[in-house]
Amino acid sequence: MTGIKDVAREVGVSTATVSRALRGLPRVSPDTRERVLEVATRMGYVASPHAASLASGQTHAIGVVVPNVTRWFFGSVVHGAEELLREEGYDLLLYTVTGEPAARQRLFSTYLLSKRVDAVMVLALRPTPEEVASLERTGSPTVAVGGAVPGWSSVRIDDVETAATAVRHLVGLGHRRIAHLGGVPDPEHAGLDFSTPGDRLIGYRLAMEEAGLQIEEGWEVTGDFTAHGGLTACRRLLSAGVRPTAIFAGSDEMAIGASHAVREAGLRVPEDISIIGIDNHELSEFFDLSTMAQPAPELGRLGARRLLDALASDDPLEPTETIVPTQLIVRGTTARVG
Amino acid sequence: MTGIKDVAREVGVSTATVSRALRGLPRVSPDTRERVLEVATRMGYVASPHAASLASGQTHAIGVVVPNVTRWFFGSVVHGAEELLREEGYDLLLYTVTGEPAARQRLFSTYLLSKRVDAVMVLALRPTPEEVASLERTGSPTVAVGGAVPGWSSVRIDDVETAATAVRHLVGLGHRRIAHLGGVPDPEHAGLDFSTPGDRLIGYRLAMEEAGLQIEEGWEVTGDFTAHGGLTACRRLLSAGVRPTAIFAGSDEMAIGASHAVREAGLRVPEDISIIGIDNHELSEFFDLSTMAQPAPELGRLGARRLLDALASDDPLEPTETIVPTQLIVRGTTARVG
DNA sequence: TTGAAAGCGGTACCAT
DNA sequence: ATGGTACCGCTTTCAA
Repeated sequence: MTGIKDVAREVGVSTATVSRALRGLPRVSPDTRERVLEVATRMGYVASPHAASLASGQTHAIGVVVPNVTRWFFGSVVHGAEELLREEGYDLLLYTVTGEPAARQRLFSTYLLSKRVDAVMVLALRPTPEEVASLERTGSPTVAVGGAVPGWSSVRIDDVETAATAVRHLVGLGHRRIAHLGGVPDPEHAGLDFSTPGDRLIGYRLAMEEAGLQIEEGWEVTGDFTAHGGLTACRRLLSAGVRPTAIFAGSDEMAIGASHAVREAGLRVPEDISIIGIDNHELSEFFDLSTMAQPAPELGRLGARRLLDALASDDPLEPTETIVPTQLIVRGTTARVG
Repeated sequence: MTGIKDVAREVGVSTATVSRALRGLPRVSPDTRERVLEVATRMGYVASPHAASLASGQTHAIGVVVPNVTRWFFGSVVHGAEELLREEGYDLLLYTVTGEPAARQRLFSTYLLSKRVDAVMVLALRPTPEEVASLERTGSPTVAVGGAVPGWSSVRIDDVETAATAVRHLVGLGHRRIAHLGGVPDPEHAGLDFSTPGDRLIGYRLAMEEAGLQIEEGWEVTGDFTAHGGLTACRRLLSAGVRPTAIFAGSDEMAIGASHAVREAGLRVPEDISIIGIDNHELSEFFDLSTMAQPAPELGRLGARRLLDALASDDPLEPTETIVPTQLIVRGTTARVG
């Protein structure tokens, strides 16, 4: 590898000048800069990011903490974030973290806090107060995408309102027996999701109450936001109590699983049961699924932008909440009640 | 941040000893090691990865180059790789690269070649000979996952055989007019995919010939391996020439798009047209899609394992080909020809 | 505008 | 088994 010394020697200047020239800093004569650039390019010189980090204290890397990139929302957010970060010359370090306490502990204490990254983006994971505190101590900017963390900046949709809008759509179609598949609080998953499931549940209850509708026993079922979770949750829903005529699922993946369960039970969608989700998953249109669309890649970009802004600023920015609008997309899984 | 000096001072030994003790190297008395560990833990000391990289020449990071994490296969591979890498204490740097030459150029020259990562995993991207050569010069181990790169180790399925098996399944159901949606060579995407689309096409032709079947004009249609690509490709397929009774799609996402196009044309799946894909995408079972299953996360793990093995070895390993078996999964989109 | 040199925080060699 | 100490490659004062 050619190092900065090689370039300096070749041009006949000091390493300090090469460094300044290459990074576009002032106090370099146009002529010198040009020569340095030319030689550096010719020699294929690329600064060692590690050496630069060590000396400058900046890593030019962002850590993204995500439960699972295979879920549509997370993958899409990561995609959007990566796009912007790459444009800006930042690396994206991906940290998958499940609920497992040991792995999680290691992530926060060992990885995020060891000057490995300049800033941290967290998806669907509620850091504990201690984790928040220790991150704060390092001074790394943080942002939560797709949910909220007290005291942090966040980029997300209005989950309560989005959920309520979905339910109102069903109400508008004449449905009065509406169930919800989502993230009803579950001790097992404590800490592994943040505000999102709870807020969507609140939106559901809000819209139901507002319409004067009763939520029957067993109508709030926990899925895990996956298609399989939606499938089993919906089976439970159908096998007990008062059967709903419509289902509002907290994610499209759950909605897709649910529609499978409905058909499996010998019922039709939407004639017997209407279904609506949230996301506008890339495959939803092929399921003809009605949904509340959210622009996941855009959320990722906005989150990344926020972090870069914070890094560019001298003093810590106030936490901001960026709420991105959603849109009702009516397709074939919701219909006027039979 | 507490540094190694702080720990050394506190324990009353040299930084060299602290370094050895913490990394489990020999030549440290059990007693000393224990004291160092205790103090380091108490002080919350974590070695700076950048300083360590600079001194040791090892980054403990792997670069993963992928076209798009939102596609099921890529996301799943990344997930599997990340899991293994994390267990082994390696970071995963995600590089999304489209076909855009400038971005691509920058990726290879600036990022992968600047001692930023110890090894490189590439998905669905055929590096040019120059890129291969320059990577080789850095001595970084490389692996291709989900396809092949001449001279590299690879972890993948047998694409030709898998495609042929899918087609044979259709033939076994009595189909004689079988079309293919896939990656027929397209100058526009030159370089953005590697062996996979071509091999699946070969497998299709192989099985057709073996069964003595004719491939009609217009039966080999280019999709881009996405659902939308499959949709438009299938529309083209249905609107011209001899209509097939079965379609073999090179990915489940294309198959899903295709089935939409079929229904849109007023035809039924599988009564009028049978459809089979490759992947066993997480949502395929909900589409009741017949497919050839491939274990994407496992491919990611194996690829990562391969890289770690190469890093652990003293001399460059010979390129290896790890072929993982696939499995025919018959669901509801394939049926005996009408 | 430019250069010299002191770090940044570890690792690894060579003594002891 | 342990310590001293040159690096690793770049950034950043401070002087010139």
